[in-house]
Amino acid sequence: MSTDPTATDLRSAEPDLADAAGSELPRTYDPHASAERVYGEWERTGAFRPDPQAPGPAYSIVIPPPNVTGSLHMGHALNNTLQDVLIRYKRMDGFNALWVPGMDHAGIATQWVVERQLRQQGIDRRDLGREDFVARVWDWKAESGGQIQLQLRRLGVSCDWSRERFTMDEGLSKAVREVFVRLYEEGLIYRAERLINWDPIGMTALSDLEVEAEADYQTEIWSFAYPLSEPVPGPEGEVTEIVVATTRPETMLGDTAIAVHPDDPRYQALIGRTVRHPITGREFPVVGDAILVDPAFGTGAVKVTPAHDFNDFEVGKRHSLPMINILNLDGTVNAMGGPFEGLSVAEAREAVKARIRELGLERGSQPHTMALPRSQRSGAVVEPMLSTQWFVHMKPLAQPSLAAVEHGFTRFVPKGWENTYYAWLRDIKDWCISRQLWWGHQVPAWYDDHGNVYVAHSEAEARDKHGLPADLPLRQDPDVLDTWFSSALWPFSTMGWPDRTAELARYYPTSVLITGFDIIFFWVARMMFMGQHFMGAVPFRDVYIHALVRDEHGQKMSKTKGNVVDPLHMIDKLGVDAFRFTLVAMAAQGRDVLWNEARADGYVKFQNKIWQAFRFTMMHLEKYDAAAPRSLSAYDHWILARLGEAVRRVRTALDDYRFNEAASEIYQFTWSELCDWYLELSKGTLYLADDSPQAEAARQGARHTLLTCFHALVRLFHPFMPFLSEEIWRHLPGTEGTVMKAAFPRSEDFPEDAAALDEVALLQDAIVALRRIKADMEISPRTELTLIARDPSALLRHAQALRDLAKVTQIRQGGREGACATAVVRGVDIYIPLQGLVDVAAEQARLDKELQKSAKDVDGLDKRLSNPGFTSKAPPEVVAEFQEKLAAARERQARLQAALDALR
RNA sequence: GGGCGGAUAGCUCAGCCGGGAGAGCAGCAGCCUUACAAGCUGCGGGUCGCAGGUUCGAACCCUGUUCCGCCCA
Repeated sequence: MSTDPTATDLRSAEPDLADAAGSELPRTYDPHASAERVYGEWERTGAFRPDPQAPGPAYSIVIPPPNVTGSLHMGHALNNTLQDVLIRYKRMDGFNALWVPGMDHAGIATQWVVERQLRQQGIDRRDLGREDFVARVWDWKAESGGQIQLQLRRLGVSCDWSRERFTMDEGLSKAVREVFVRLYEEGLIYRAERLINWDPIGMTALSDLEVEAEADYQTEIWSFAYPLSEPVPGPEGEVTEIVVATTRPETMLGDTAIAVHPDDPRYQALIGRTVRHPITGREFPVVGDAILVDPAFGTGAVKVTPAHDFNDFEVGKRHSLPMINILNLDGTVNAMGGPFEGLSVAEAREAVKARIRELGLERGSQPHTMALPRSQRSGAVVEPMLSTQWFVHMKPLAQPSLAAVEHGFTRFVPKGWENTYYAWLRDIKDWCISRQLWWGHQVPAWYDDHGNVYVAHSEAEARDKHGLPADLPLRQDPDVLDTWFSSALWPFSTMGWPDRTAELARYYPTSVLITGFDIIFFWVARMMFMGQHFMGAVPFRDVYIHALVRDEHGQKMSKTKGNVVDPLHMIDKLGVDAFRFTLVAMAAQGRDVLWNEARADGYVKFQNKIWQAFRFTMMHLEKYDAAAPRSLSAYDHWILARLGEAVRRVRTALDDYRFNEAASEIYQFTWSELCDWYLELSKGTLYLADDSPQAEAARQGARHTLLTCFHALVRLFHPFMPFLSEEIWRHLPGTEGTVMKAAFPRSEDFPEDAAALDEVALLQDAIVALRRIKADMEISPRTELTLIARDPSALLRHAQALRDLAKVTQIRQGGREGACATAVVRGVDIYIPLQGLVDVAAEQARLDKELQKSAKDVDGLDKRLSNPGFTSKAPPEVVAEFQEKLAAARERQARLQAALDALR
């Protein structure tokens, strides 16, 4: 890194970086200055870019490509922070780590954005023509698309920007054509007329997944009568009509049957008879259909519109009914609608109702609540429409993808999400992949004037393959492919497929996919079957599904609710390190993240806490000499052992994708152990005015420990707080380069030390007990205490600490002397003479309270142990554990009682 | 209609293989102590939604149930 000229320039421009170690540290950490400076340097020096040839096991992630029209929201922030935590962890831990960034081209959304812009200039895309329009889209992308890639940088993500991909890039487009051609040749892509979801505003077909139900849509069920062509005698006299009900009256223009249940006595006699359409005059049959009709619902008779309803379409197939399409592509009624031609669906609905009313055939209306299908993109009410489109034949592709998860080749975390994945794949329907848009991958199929279709990578190849003369006019299919079709290839198309690249060999399959549950169908499942089909291997070993980020009341963030939290605003406000740490700390498995700014404030304080502890450390490191003799105290051994334990827990948590536990461990260790205890304990050594070689060695020992702790700690939290850690790393003596490339700490580097843990635990208990006595008895914290114990040897070893942390100025061997406060610590009585401090009654009251707690303790344990079921059936080690606890509790109780008695 | 998840301190949430209920924030009381008042010290606070069951022992496992959220139809 130091050989990079850019880096050198940067250093000379920023003297703060160059001679940081010796210089005065700012009193507070400025996250913004650090982030801007450091990120640019990382990126310029290629710190994010792995070398496929370099050693180390591969670890790879592909980013869930955000939409080119998108901007960073909280979901992205969480998603990318988690990926960055993992990739930084693995990179530091010796893996050859690749994180591929990029975007998808978002066919409909992008086309819309550009069309809207053009319309503002009074331009219609059709006037422009396809080629010019697509050129305009590229212009738009170059100018204002992909804002999110800049925003992601502010989040500090360490993806390899040199490998950034876009689904419309030449390489990825080549992959799309290759996949299309091969699937077509294998019979897995076909073109057919089917009932599809049509977006009349976007004027395009949609896949099932792009249709969303608008819940609780208030409408009516409107009833009307179809007159029978001829009256039919029935059980209750002559039948002249059949009453049907619908929420879409206009569709009656395309009705081609009435369906009744074949076993329904009311209608049995009518099956096979015909009704006359009151508007068009067409006659069509009454059919018996047990699948469609529920005789208990409504009138028990159902109008059938095969060309405009998915259920009716099936009925039409079962009964060979004609399919009458009554709509134009823009959602207006076509010539089949007779007098209503040209009306919109809404207008036609009212016109049909009015006409039926005039004819005296209206039979009432009931309010009704339903789910209204809308286009995810345009918001248009989706119309089922008969249309010729391209489809992927899904069953054969889905099967291996189901098996792969069932057999554990790919693992969902949390496991429960595999059910969602299974449910979709088991009930899979063919995938409509053609879209009537201009922005996207144009279908690689060509037609001659006779309607013959030739699928190939290019027109030239199509002619070549099929021996077509050069002068035969060919026309390419005007449609483009679903954006998700190209996204489905992402894990291998981004690595250069169909070419056999070094990247594919090295990094495919990827290690983990991190994404939200909302695109398990759209994306995860589709990547699975494409990966398996074309690479012969699943695209990722693990799929970590994280939660949705909601507001603090659990509401989904939405612009209309006005509860959107802008991550960039949060980064400005909190600093990126604290922001990221908050997201990670809240990312518990299987739970939504409820954004809570109060909690975020807590992590801003944590950021500051680390900085202050670091300043303390640096202050003392000025006199650190690595070559000087040093001796380590019990405190040093203790904190190093605790550090090893923290490292072990952070690693385990990250390996299991328990991000919040990793964050919590770092927080607890840093604040509650390092800052609250070790730093305070070390002061006794560091500030001691004693020139003896022993005291100096002890000071060097403490300085060494401080350095060791920070050296490890800063690497430990780097994946979570990259900028703060880098800032510290660059000031810390004995470090070089970037913390990004330093080794992630290993717990083996920090030996366990049971004796030190015990020793310090006793001291901590004593200090806490003494502080509590003071607080409870309203003795000023400044008041100096004398401490008496029968065997004070252990406490005498910590005289300095007791002085510093509990204002104990004298420690004596002896027994209770007059009125004493008593603390029972680990079976040891500690007496504090009270003369001149407080009245005896206060200590009596205090002891009484302690005694009550202790008695309750003993009772609970005694009850458990006197249960013969427990002692005979519980594991012996559990019984022994409780016996020890009971013995300790009894001793404590006795000693407290004795102390109380002594005051009386 | 089918499926999934949640309900734990005033608030937001952890809680692993069943073994004496935790954190942060908020609250109360006391401290400007030589890294940090963005701090330090101490304290209070819970019928783990409800009802059953299994077990020596249940926040955790099973059954039922209520409320909330989501997905699919």
